[in-house]
Amino acid sequence: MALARKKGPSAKLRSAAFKRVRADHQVELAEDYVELIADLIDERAEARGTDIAMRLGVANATVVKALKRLQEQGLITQEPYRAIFLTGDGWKMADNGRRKHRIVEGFLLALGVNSATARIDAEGIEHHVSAETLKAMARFLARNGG
Amino acid sequence: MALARKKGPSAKLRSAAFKRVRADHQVELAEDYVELIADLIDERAEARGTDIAMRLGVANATVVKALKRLQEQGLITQEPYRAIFLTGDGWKMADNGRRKHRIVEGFLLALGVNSATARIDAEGIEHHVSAETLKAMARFLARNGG
DNA sequence: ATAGAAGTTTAGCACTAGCTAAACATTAGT
DNA sequence: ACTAATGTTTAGCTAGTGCTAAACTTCTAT
Repeated sequence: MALARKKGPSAKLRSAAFKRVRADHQVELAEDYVELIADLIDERAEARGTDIAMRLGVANATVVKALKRLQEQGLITQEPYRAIFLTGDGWKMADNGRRKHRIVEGFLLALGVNSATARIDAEGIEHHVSAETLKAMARFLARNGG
Repeated sequence: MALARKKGPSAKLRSAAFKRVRADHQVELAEDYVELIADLIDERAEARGTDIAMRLGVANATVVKALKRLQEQGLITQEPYRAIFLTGDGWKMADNGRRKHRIVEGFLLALGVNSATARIDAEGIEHHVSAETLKAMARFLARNGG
């Protein structure tokens, strides 16, 4: 190449955004699982593998593997052939996730998006909104009838 | 279990949302790459591996592997040791991605989020907004000074 | 009390996305 | 024209997330 090509002053800033997205993806699955487990416990006092598999739309074996990792991360407790429960950390993550989900979905509804779409999009978006954006959404929601 | 536990009427709808998110993730990487390649071509007439690696914040070898897949998908063309270019489909995807990115980022700014956060969050969110949500964001943007 | 249904786990496969280190090709500068 | 720097590719590793099929437990109903 002829001339020293400049990298652009913001090369690092740009890559930071992508890194953040990759990091988010790692937490995403854990958040989805604990939120779902929390919902199931609230609905029926316990969460079982097949229910999780069904709601997530994945195979049973996939759930087992994921739960093993969640246990290693200290988010859930489980014993063989028994229901799954959340640890303190698990509840913290679940509640935080559900709060985010509620705000994002409500926000999309307030924006005028129809409810089926709002639910689907919220599921994808919730893991990528920073605290600041969430606050902005909540503010908007408070003003525009949430 | 004692009584037939009901699955809940919306089990399928719920799992559909998660399936959608997983599907989005598969396209996400492709979109990020072609968008970035398009930006590089616009800026400096050609896109090279190291530039992509730097901006994405990943290793060179990772880029090589990803580009191979993109080529198989018919999104880019490349020859060994040469720069990378987009196919017609590649441009289509890149332009669509950049358009989404612009709307989402602009929307977050209009919402009152600061610019650094808006950029980072937009990067994560852009792949998860449906056409309908995007339209709603564009509408909001048009009204609230975009 | 026991057979069959339902649920759970294990084993083994495939693919994606990341990494480092080493080999190879191209380009620039003397 | 050659050497050194730069850029690119290959090889081989790790870990995550998905699958199916088979084995094993637990629960329910006769």
